[in-house]
Amino acid sequence: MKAIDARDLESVGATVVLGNTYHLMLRPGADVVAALGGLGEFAGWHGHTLTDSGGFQVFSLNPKVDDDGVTFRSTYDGSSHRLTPESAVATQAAIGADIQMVLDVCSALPATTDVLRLAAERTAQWAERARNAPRPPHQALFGIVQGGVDEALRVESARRTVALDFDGYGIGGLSVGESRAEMVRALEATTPELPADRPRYLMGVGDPVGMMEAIGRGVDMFDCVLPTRLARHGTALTSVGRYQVKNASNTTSTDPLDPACSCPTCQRYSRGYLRHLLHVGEPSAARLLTLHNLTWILGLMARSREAIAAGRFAALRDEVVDIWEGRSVN
RNA sequence: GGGUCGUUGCCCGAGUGGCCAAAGGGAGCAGACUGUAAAUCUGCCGGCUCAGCCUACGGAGGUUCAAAUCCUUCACGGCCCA
Repeated sequence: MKAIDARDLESVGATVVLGNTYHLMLRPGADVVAALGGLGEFAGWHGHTLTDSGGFQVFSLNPKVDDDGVTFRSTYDGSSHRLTPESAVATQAAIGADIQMVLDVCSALPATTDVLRLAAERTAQWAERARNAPRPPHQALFGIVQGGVDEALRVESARRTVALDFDGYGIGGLSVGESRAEMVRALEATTPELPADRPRYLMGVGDPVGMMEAIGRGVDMFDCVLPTRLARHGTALTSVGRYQVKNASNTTSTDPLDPACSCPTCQRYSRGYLRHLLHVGEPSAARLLTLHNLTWILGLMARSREAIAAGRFAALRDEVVDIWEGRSVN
């Protein structure tokens, strides 16, 4: 987590933290993380942990993919590295998170059916290999559904993944260039195929509307850089929408980021002060905004759980969508 | 007092006769960001009745078809000499 530490995460009520296999295997190295007690101990984090497999880097770093695995060029020093379904499990075993993700093939959208089919096919074959790879018994392993925005492919990918009986299911390959309507259709083809008694995890989605649409279709968990990246770049998420704290209109504002928020940042600092910190490039600005945005997004999840339990999730979803859809407070 | 170099848009700073409303930074203004190569990136940035015009490169005057660029002079600043 950039700009904040484990204690900060506890203070905002986080329960799970994601680590990245690709980055940790390069720096400091999976063996080093293992020597330091595994991901949680390594980072001073007492909550749950999850490691992504490197599948997203297949999408974002464009490495060479073949039937057996992927070959990356290190973004740190240019050296060549190989990841296969089996080595991804072994590396994640060393890193030691509570939840492992299988290595998958995530393609950018829009993509041709051939590209999506190949990605889904490799993902399915790799899932079986990962499932059969030796793994510490205390670590859970999640499969990942691919298929892009092709509904038939999504159904097929979901069924093949479920047939392998994973501890949970990632829904990958979304929020990678498609419209929200396309994402929702792909979700609607996917979630009914996934067992309701296992976590259903929409990977990479973190915008409020996308999350609400996904929750309404059965998704249980998310991970996303958006709330923290927006925070570092000066955008606040609030009960009335998002806005840029850096804007001149906040120069002399004594209001908190969000009057409805009880986070440590809103309890103590004005928009005018936070804007100043952003303008002069103080690292504390990134931390304070990050604490706020995380509080807000985790609060949205808490409200969703309560609404579901009370049978009024649809109303909450409509309310959030109405506030956020296509507009900003600015 | 003498000599010399300098004075450019909000700031710093290129530019030595036409392709200059003037490179490049910075500041300012606005925007993007979705399983983190992002404390990153993008756009705007003299004015207007905006395919054109006006105002601008310390001030004033001059040379030239044409000046931020050449000449004269004044002001201010740096350095050297006295």
